[in-house]
Amino acid sequence: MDGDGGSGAGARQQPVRRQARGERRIAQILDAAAAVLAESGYEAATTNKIAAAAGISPGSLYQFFPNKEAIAKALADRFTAQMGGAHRTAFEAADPGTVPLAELIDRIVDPLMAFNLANPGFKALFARPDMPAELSAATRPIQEALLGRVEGILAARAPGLAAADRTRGARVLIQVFKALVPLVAEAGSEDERAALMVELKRVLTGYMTALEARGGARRGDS
Amino acid sequence: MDGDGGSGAGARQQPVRRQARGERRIAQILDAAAAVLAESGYEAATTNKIAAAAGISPGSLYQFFPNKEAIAKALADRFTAQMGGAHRTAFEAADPGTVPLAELIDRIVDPLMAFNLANPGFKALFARPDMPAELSAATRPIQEALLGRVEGILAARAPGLAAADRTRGARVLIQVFKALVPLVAEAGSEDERAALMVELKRVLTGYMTALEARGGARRGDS
DNA sequence: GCATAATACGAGCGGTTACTCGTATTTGCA
DNA sequence: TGCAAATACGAGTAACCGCTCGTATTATGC
Repeated sequence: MDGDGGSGAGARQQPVRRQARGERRIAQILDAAAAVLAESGYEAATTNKIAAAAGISPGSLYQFFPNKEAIAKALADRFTAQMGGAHRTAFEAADPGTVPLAELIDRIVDPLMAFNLANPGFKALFARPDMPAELSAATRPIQEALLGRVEGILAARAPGLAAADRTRGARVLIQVFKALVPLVAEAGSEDERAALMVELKRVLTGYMTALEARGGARRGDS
Repeated sequence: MDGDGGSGAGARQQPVRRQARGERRIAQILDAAAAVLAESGYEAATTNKIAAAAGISPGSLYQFFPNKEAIAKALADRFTAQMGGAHRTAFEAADPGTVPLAELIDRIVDPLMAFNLANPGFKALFARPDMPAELSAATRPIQEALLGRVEGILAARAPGLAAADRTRGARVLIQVFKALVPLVAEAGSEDERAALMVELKRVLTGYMTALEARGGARRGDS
């Protein structure tokens, strides 16, 4: 049965004519969801907690979202849009083929890490391996966009690399970055944080150098 | 109130004289818990699911464990014991100060990765940042043992490194390894898995080389 | 063989969760 | 001003969670 059957809850299906008040509420709810998610994780972020954090009743929350998953998906979409901007400025800042490696890494890692630190709810949503199917579908676009951009850089800097090697290398680079985000985020001091950023860049630089050495020539073999 | 008050449930407090049957049951439960944890994660691994997987009733499960956390702790302890053996053979196979870097990494990474692949429940228990306090206390010993061993290697191979730099470097190395475990585990084919192992070792080698270059001399400065 | 303790069972308890529903209030539009 | 739609409320509901308890069965010690 596909009739939604609810009396108060619409939130989707036929497009309810949203008022300005409603748009503001949605933004409030998403802000609250990000905050609750950041400090509780996905499972412990109850819908009632999110509603309370947004300063509304549970019923009001469900005027705008049909279920918890839809809230997460909407938040993921909002993150994706913001992150999309950050990606563009990060990856298009310089020609990846000619700029020195250290500078390239600075220009990409710094804004990406800044975004991750500024949005603590982000990794609760994108870095968890155990979320509902629909949810991980919502996070896939941004994952693949990132993968594509890193592959693009590898194509420019290690043109001799086979496509499979390029994809694998990009995956490894992304995974390394993601692994060090929590370390940087939980750093005890600003000094420690800066030192960890240096180490992160050292890891990426080392691996990128290895990839360039393999893929700089035309043969892509070990 | 500290009297346990239960009628059927003892499981701790005065040491119930365990029968051989009980020991077998405990092993069964731990096996079942590892399996359920591996494919569901900690939150979704319900005690009833674990009991069903072990082929017993929920009540029987609580004859041996006072609560869910105790099951996870016991499983963590069992993993710790097994992993302790793997650690010893991995880290004491060769003198870390003299053996070539590539061989050292092979000798450590291979058995560690094999253990992670052979025990899928392991990372569900040890790699999650969002578990009860008592639980993460149970996982801490093995985390710190690993950290200590890696620090020991760094002390041998990069003696010029300051203590803080050594700890930070060891943390980074461990985090990189842990980040690539899921990639290797979910590899589509044996070839892909082997290729990813090569990349993992490349990352570790590259970073280790950088650390050795910094810490090889007696000054530990950038 | 028999008393005692350990093991086994499973319906069910209190608590929490995502979500609903009847109803009251506010807004946009004529 | 009046009215339909959108927004708001919050106690309530079904489902599921970890866990219990009364009771039945099986092993151990003497």
